[in-house]
This record gives sequence, structure tokens and C-alpha cells, in this order.
Amino acid sequence: MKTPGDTGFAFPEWAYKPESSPGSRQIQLWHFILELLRKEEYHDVIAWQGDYGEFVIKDPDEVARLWGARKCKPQMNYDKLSRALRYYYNKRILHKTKGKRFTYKFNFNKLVLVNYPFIDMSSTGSSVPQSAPPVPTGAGTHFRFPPSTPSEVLSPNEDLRSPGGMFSSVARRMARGSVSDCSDGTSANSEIEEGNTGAGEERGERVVSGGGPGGGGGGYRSIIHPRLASHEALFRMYGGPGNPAGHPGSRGPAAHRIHPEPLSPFPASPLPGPGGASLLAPPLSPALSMTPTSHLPYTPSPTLSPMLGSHFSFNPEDMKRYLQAHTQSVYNYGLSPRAFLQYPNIVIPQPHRPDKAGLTAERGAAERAERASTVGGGERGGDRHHHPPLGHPTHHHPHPHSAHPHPHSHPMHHSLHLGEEPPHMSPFKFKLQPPPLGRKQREGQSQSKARQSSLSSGSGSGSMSSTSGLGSSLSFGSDLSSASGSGLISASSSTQSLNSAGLPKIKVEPISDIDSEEEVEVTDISDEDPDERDEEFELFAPRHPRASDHHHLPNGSARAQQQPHTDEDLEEDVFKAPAPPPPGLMPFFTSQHTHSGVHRMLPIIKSEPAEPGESSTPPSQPPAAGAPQTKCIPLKLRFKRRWSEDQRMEASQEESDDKKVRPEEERERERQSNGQMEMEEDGTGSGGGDSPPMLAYEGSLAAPLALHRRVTAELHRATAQLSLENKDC
DNA sequence: AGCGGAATAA
DNA sequence: TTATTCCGCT
Repeated sequence: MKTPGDTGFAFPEWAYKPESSPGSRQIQLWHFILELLRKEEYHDVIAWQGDYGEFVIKDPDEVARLWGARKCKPQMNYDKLSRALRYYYNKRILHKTKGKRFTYKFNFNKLVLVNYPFIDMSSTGSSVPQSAPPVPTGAGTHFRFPPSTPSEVLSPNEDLRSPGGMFSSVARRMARGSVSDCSDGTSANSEIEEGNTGAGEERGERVVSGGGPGGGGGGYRSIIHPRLASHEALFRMYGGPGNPAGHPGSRGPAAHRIHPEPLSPFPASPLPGPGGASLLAPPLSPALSMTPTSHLPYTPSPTLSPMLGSHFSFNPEDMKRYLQAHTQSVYNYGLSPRAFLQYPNIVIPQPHRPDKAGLTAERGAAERAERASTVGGGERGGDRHHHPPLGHPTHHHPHPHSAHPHPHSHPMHHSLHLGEEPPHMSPFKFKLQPPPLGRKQREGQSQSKARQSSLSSGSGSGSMSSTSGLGSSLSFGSDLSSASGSGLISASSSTQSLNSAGLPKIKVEPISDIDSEEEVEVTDISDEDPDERDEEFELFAPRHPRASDHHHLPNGSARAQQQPHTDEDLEEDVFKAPAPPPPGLMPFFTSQHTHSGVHRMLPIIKSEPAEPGESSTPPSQPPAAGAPQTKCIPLKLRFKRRWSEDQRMEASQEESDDKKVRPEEERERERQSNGQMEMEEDGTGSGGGDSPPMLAYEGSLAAPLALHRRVTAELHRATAQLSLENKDC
């Protein structure tokens, strides 16, 4: 009976992870947690607390028991449950709030992306960024995870909070566990029900139309396939884009819709209200925290959809806004833009780098960093910081790259005027780090060829020693001098070409993460064709297979096939191995950190000397192994952003959103590339048919090109510095 | 407390 | 794949 129209069915069933995710037909733990979280009855057991999305399990045993009941796993206990929760870390659905017992935090970005990939952000028009001040000034615009009040976050319109609002009572029941049932009759529900304070809900008949939640719901799936579903379909459900908020018109029957629970679906978080200060307060990762509060202008208010068994959903409009914001963050925080690749409708906004302000900030950061390093490197807690980086986007001046693909580009994007300021010093800060051995290498080292060993020893001893010697980070920029003993990096390309300016040309390419770390690879591509480079930027160069990777493989071709560029692959990328941020943007993160506790979140450069014996490389000089010799080696630097565990916990994940959790294979490849030192002579990855699909970006990214160039310039500068260090080359 | 590897179930 | 189970390590 419920038809999309009148019953206001919420999202299609597939919108919910449990359904959409392969492998789990059953309710997923995070979902279950959410479920409990939204019920007052369980507030003594688990509840929102602390930061946005943060919740605390007050009674671990009980939660475990409930979970076990739901899953018909009577042996469940907190230890096991927590293990399951920990698996979410890598999935980035959840992370632990350190220092707080039994406290975890949801990463909504992840959930959103996973659940609402189809949202068309472009149609959002002005809705977000522009209008939404990045800095929370008052209620309404700022991000608040569990919204204190639905209205605070939801569109001014009807409370779509739960499209299926009218089902709330049902929902409740379902949420209570009706969805599951241990077939044997041991009703899981009962378990949950039991815990129920009985606060008014009785268990009752399932009102749900059609077939009940339990197995039901499947219907929608058939109607709209997740991947195929168009956003229109979604909107349709809500009454169409034009009238998003709209009262879905006659959500008639909703007549006696029960209101949202006394507590909003997402109970108020003990968070500060509109009082800006507190909002900013949260310890965000200096560099990347995506904590909604300060970075995202808007956050969706997730709602549990009563339908189909306690699934939760987001208001589409909200999601749009949120995603828009999120997209922004792709640029600002290094989120993988590829996360949106598969959704052509999503317009990727321009980076939101506050121009001057940003620069200033950056500079400030750089200075601070510098100061720190100069001071003796010991810094660390020292500089306490004030506020989150962004946020002051208010004034920007018109900028050249107005060629924005879309009208509503963010106001704040024109930023990145990096190169603009003439002799300014680069905000980059680097730290040398020996190239790690690839996993493969570590494991099967013995069997590996001499080559590898030489490699590791070479870089390890050679550049590495220098690295360790430096111990600290060196910043390059005009005032490199101040940086601690910088020096040993050779930045020039051995054989070749420096551009007219004598500077190496470098290419920045994202490297898919390595466990929680985001990095960008800076490669000297002096010998590459300029055009290609441009193209690369233009395309955003998703981490394409570094030529190098293939080089070492006996059969590169075999590898090549790995990236068939199929939708599926995309999907993989999106959800599991999202690419790192756009090339060149990463470095900025460096200076972004503002946080106090943030000790080094400096990018790390790994210099990888060219491997002499390598196939294409002329057997020239022996590896710099162990010798302090200042040999010029092809540059292959890798910027690596890294921050402390804490920070990581605090914020990293949100921004870096996705990555991690990627196929083992990829990781391996990555690792291998680590050991790789050849330049990408074949035009950087253009070779190989396996370059990942990036086409989608072409149009929309045109504008950012300028930006990239800037970055490039910046990098050049930085590189120049490096080369200065090795002029002798 | 918490983490994460390993093996395994569904 | 997402847990579940065990378990050693911090």
C-alpha cells in the first residue's frame, strides 16, 4: 500500500548500507548502533556524547547483549563487538575517540557517500557553500552532527526528517529489532524490547504496509537500482527537485505523523549550541579536520528511517548540501575527488582556499613551523593554536580563473594564490624519510632480487642516513636556510633536463594512501613532455599507475589489466581506494595545521635515488648507498602527510575520507612503487592502458587548472631549493 | 581498554 | 564482505 507518493517512502531500500552492501544481508553493526542511539530507551546504554557523531557506550555488556540478540549470537560480548567496531576504522565509518572509554565516533562523510552517492549536488545551486558561512556564526549554518534540533539543520521546510515519518511508530518497533529475528523463534526483538523502557511504544502489529520490513522492502530495490538510480528518482520520491523540501505534498496519510521523537532522531549532542567558540574548540586535526563544525558549512541530519526496518537516512536536500560541502572538502582537505567520479551529476566545486587569508594563514603556519624547527625542533606542544584554518573566506578578490565550469562555484575558491605572492616562501615543510620497504619486500625479502636489496640499502643508507641525520624536517622555501640541516636531498634530475630556469620539473601525483596516510608524490619529470604534464593536471591525474610500478614487474602488462576502467572499478575506487587529493593541493595541508597537540604533521619526503641497475637507467653511478655523496639522482619525492595518531583519530579520517581499505593488490603496488626509482619516462603513466578513469573530471576541473599550475609553481620553487642544495650536481 | 592479525563462518 | 571468535600485545 504505500506508494512512494503517499506513503512517502523514504529512500529506497538500497540506500541503506545493509542492503546495498554485499556480503551483509543482515543488519550491520553500525546501523544497529545508530538504531540504539536514536532510541531514548537505550540512552542509558549508549548515547551521543561529546563531539559530533561521537557516542559513548555506557553499558558495553548490554550493548553487546543487544547486538548479540539481534544477530542471534548469544555469545556476543563487548570484546567481540568492539572488534567489529574496529573493523570500521578502516572503513572509515567509525573511529575511536581516544582517551574516552567506550567512545567512538561516526564518520558521516563516509556514510553519506556510501548511502547517497546519487545526490546531485550540482542542482543544489546556490544552496550551499556560498551562502553558508564556513564559520559557524550561529545556529542554522553550522554543522552539527547530531543536530540539537532537527530544524536547526534541516531545510526550513517541512521536516523531511523522515520521509517516512508517518511510520515512525512502526519504525520504532522495527528499530527495536523487529527486523531481525532469530529464525528459531528466539526473537531478537524481544531482547530489545525487553530493554525498552516501554516508553510508550508497545510492540504491536506491524503496521507496515506491504509485507513488512523484515524481508520486505525489497521492492524498491527492484524499482531502482542503486547504481542506476538517478537522483531524480530520489527526488521524485520527495516530490521532485523543484520542491525538495516540499512537503511532499500530500504526504497525506501522514496525518498523524508522529512527531519526531521528543528527541530528535539524533539526540542532541551535548554540544555547544550556537555559541561559536565552543564549536571551534574541538580539537581538530590542524590540518585536515573535517569536523563539520569548522569546515563544512553544513551537515545533514541523518534520520532514521522508520521504514523498512530501522534504516536510517538523510534528507536529500540536506544531503545535497552536505555533499556539496563535502565536495568542497575534497579540495580543501584532500578528500578524494574521485569519490565523486562516478556521479557525473556532482559538480566538484573549486577548492576553497581562502586567498589572502589563506595565504596568510598558511604563511603563518609555515612560519610557525619554521620557528619550531629553528628553535630546535623540539616544538610540539608549543604552539597552541587557535582556530581552524578555514573560515575566513569572506574576502576574496576576483580572480583570474573565472572560467569556472559552473556558476555556483564557491566564492572562496579562488584561492591558492600561492605563486602569486612573489617571493614568498614556500609553506612546504618536508621531512626526509627513507623509503620504506614494500610489504612484499619485507616479507619476501630474501628471495627478492639483488636489485631490491640494493635499492633498499641504497636509499636506506644513503639518503636515509641523511634523513635521519636531519632528523627534523626541513622546509623549503626561500628561506630554506633556516631549516635545519637540510641539504642532502638531491633534487635535480640526474640526467636530464632542468628547465630553462634550471629547475627541475616536477610532477605531483597522488598516491593512493597507505593506511591512513595521504600522500602526494612529487616526481621530477623534467624530461617529460610538458604537454603531458598539463594534461595530467587537467585530468586531475588520479593516481595513475606510476610507470615505475610496472617497471619492476616482470610483466607490467599483466598488471595493467588491473584497472579495466569499469564501473566496478570505479566503485572500488570510490569506496575503497579513493584517490588522494588532487595533485598539488596536498602540500597545503602542511601549513594548515593549527592544532596544538599537533606535532608533526609534516609531509615527509622520501627521496628515492635512481636505481642504477634498472633496466632503462644507464648504468651510471652506483647508488648513493651509505655514502654521503651528493650524487644527483632523479627526483622522486613523496610528500607524505602524517599526523599523530591522535589527530588521526580526531580528524584525519573525515577528510581523508576514504582511502584505506583498498584491495591488497593496490597496496602492494604502492609499496612496490615505493621502492621504485625510475622516472616515468613513458609519459607518466599515460602509458599503460590502465590509467584509471578520470574523464569525468575533465570538464569540471578545467578551472582548477590554474590552481594546479600555481601549485606547480610552488613546487618548482620548492624543488629549486632542493636543487640549490645540490648545485654541484 | 584497545588494537589488530588470523582463521573462519555465513 | 561483514562479522565472529580467539588471542597476543600494549
